[in-house]
Amino acid sequence: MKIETAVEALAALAQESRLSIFRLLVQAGKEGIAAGGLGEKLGIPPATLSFHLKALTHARLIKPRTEGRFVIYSANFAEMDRLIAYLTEHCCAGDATQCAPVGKC
Amino acid sequence: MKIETAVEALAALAQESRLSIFRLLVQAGKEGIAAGGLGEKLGIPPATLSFHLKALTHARLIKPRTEGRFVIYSANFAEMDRLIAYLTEHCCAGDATQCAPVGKC
DNA sequence: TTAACATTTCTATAATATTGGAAATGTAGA
DNA sequence: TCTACATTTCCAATATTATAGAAATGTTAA
Repeated sequence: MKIETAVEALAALAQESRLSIFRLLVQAGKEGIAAGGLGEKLGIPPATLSFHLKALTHARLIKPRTEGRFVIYSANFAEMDRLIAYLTEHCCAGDATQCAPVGKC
Repeated sequence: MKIETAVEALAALAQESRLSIFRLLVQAGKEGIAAGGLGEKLGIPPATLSFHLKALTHARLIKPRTEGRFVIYSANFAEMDRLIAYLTEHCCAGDATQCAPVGKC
């Protein structure tokens, strides 16, 4: 993963509404949650929600699929894996033992 | 770790200069690097560097110590550990097997 | 004490992000 | 087709963040 990619993913998660969205989607698993469901759970108005979903989608941390007139979002676990791998590799290296979880996990 | 803390740490790392600073400090280990050394390596002017160091320090990801007229910064591995633990716990849960490194690592 | 140096604070400016109402777009069912 | 509904786009207002020169602060060594 390039540093630019890592920065974008970190920025996507570095906002409370978006981190909450992502956490809900992680809990929901691959079935995901429709945009409206997220908005209702979190009390975020449609336009604002759409703005945040766009940021997370652009960072590849979530992915949308269309089902009828619903847009259902789900977490992209693979990309989150890559981010965590980047952090453990580049931000715990040198004296890796100090920073767990670490290693080949 | 509270979500606010996680957001602050993520925000601190979600900027290329700051992520680069942090990576250098991780490489440097506990000896750390003086502010001036970081500025020189990264080509960041003093005032800008100080601004970023402040953000990282406030997020507890780095810590300064004074040595003569130098301020030497080093990575706070324990806090980075906590952040990674938060991410693996809250952002890989539910279907944990999809997101490695995961589990008790 | 004075000069040199490291770093931070002050300050202003520019750039980017966040918010949400209103309108537009697209889909489903009557 | 018409209406209802889900979501996104458009837009403007507001807030936050990033940048860096210049001045201030603090430290060392002569």
